[in-house]
Amino acid sequence: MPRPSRESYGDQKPPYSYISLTAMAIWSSPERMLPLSEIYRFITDRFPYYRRNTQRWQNSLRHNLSFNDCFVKVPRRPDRPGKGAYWTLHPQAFDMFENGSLLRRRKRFKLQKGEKDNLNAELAALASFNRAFLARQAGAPPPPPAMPSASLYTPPLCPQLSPEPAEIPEAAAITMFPQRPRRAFTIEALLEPDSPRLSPSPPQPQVMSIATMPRLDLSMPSPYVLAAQRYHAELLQAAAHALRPCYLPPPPLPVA
DNA sequence: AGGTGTTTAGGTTCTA
DNA sequence: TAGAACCTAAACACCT
Repeated sequence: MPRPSRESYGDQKPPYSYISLTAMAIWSSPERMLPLSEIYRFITDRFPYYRRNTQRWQNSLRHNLSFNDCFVKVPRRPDRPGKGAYWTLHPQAFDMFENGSLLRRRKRFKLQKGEKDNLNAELAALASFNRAFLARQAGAPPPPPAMPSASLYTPPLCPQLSPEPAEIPEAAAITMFPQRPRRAFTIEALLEPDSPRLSPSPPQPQVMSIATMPRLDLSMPSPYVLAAQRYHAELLQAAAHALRPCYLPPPPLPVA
């Protein structure tokens, strides 16, 4: 079976929904998070069809990002300002596609009210912390209510951007999501090791292909955990320089 | 100003 | 055939 190439669909509309295309883009990135502009770029790079009528499909795509609980907006890390947030896939959304096929979902991914509220609260606390961090760096006192409580001071999830763009997999190769353990999508939960049997190894950018896409090596820590840990370490380092002698967060969590 | 994000609304296509 | 999933359009607010 010949492997479909990048231009397989030519100017024809690919059979993937916007949710699938967005999931592909996010999944193709090393950190499993992308800003909107990078999601656009992934799609237009890969599918010539989407080089036209950009306003139309980009509007639809943004609608899907906001509307579907399977996509989670993660605030930018404070030292990497820019437009828009990062978007990632909710971990529990990995199995929403039938047999891993991206062609059609088996069911809409919907968070329960409580889950959604918790997630929103944590992300809001993260955004507040980022704002406070920026304010402090700019020399202005941070607004007290914006500072997260000690219990909320957990490493944010913003990605460590790789200087090079993510290696983009062949679109047609992304037909399966790896199996992932279900876990709560809280910052704390994401910082927990994936499993006690893990033997941490350095993160490798995932190059997806038919051969490599179906499963992740679960002996690797989750990309979310790695990103959060790296970010946490960097933030503490920055805080030691920029925030002294003012606010310093509680002792760091161990960084793998 | 332009990009990003949210929401609403109405239509089409697919599946059980 | 009904309901779910999906697509499109549009209006609006916010942010850089």
